[in-house]
Amino acid sequence: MKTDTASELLQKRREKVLQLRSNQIPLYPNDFRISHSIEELQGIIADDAPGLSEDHPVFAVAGRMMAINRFGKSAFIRMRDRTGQMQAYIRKDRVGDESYELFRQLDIGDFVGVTGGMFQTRTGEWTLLARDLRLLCKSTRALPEKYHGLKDPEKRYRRRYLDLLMNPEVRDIFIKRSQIIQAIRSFLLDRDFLEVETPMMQPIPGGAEAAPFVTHHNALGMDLYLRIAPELYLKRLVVGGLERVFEINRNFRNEGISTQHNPEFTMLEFYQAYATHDDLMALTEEMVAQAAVYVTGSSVISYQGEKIDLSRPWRRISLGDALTGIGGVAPELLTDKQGLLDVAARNGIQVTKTGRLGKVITKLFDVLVEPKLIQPTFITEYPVEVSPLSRRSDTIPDVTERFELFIAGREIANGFSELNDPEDQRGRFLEQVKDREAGDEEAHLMDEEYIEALEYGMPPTAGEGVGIDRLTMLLTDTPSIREVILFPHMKPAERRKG
RNA sequence: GGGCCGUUAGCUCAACUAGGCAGAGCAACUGACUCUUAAUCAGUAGGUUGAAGGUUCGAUUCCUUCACGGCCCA
Repeated sequence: MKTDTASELLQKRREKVLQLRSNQIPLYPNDFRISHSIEELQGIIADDAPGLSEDHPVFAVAGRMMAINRFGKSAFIRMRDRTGQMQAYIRKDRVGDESYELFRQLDIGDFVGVTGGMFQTRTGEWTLLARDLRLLCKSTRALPEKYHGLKDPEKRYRRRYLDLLMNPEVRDIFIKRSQIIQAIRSFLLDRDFLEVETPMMQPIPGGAEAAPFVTHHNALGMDLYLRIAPELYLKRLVVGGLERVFEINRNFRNEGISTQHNPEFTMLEFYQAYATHDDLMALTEEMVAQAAVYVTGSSVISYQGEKIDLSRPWRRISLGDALTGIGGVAPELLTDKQGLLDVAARNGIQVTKTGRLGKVITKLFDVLVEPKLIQPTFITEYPVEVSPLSRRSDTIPDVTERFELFIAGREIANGFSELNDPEDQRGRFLEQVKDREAGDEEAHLMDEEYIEALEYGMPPTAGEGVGIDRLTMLLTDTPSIREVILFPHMKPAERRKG
């Protein structure tokens, strides 16, 4: 519990603020203009060191003070901006008594603007020699410790700004996350895909099997659902002639939180007319490998101690073969629901009440096979009853032209040739509605307007969703989804005094 | 939902199988110091040990409940 005495540190800083204010020192000015970022200045040093002196040219640099080494009448400060770090040397005889007196009252964490020339210290480090120093923003709380930083995961997530400030590797992860998205975006734009945005609030949540979050529109007097997937809207766009579309945006699923699940997460979904699921597998191989090379420099990556080779081609196995070959299920059981239920029971796997054969198969797969798929693997031939939006296989009518991609024991992507036969789609929805009535709360809802769109005609199309958070985990070698989401979901902290 | 672990100064951690005045480093404050870079030296201050209850002469320590978090499982 923070008491008045415990916040002595805070109190000291508040006193400083009062002191500075009473001396007419602006605490939050915005009129300082920088001449260079730290990185730019370091570039100048690298290119033209002989042209630099204590007096010429004069640079103006701004940043947060991350360290101060004081020596009575002089001090070294370490400044940081978004581009890097450098040190400046503040001498009383250079900046004058008044500025030095101000500087004496500053703290680690304050933002300063330093103007001056460059010199080299005894050890050869190029240092900004302050001719003038200004306070740009007063920090009234102490930063975490300089050496050990901020480690407590709860504090890191709740105060991510401190995490980013103190832990450079965290900053790197989020820079890489941005680069991964950028790589994917340019990959798709290069292939003539159009980036679009579709509703996050939907009257009928569709496109995935998941429980939605409910919200309410006051003026319309109706409930709406945060989307669990954009799929049905993106396919309406394909009907509308936008033959190649993609969206990178948030989905919301009302389920548990774990190292693999956050209630809101980011998905890439894309649709390509006149393509099949085979085409998308090839595209995915290329897209993921390219993103990997872009952020890690190689298509062979290391994930939690495992070496993973993302170079093409990737292994492709049917769901049935995976279950028998990798999962160790006897082949004759694949069509024997009771036999599979027995296997499930033996492995302590709970199967949903409705328990259609396909559900049992995929559930067994999740437990017996998925964790073993370390190298990139496409699993194909998913049963129709667990793939209500996928096109049936022409050769095997019980399965669909669908694949899921697994890397490092996790599902990364899910794609299929789209079901564009409105009659078949209606039938599939009706089956889902039956499942829902039988107690499966994640089963799809009937969406008449979507079927109507299909009735106008959707060209043969293939579509895919890629989990951006999981892909980022893979490419940044992080074990928890919380490490790749800036503000992962947390229960509200007990608010303490102070 | 279940199991295990954690929560002590602003931050990082001690205080042990034994229940006995709650400590250190960094940060802060005072002083010295014009080439430091985890600066150094001397000194000072900082705590309702996550919350509530219980056992006990005495609880950071043992017990119960709760909150939050982490890992694993469902």
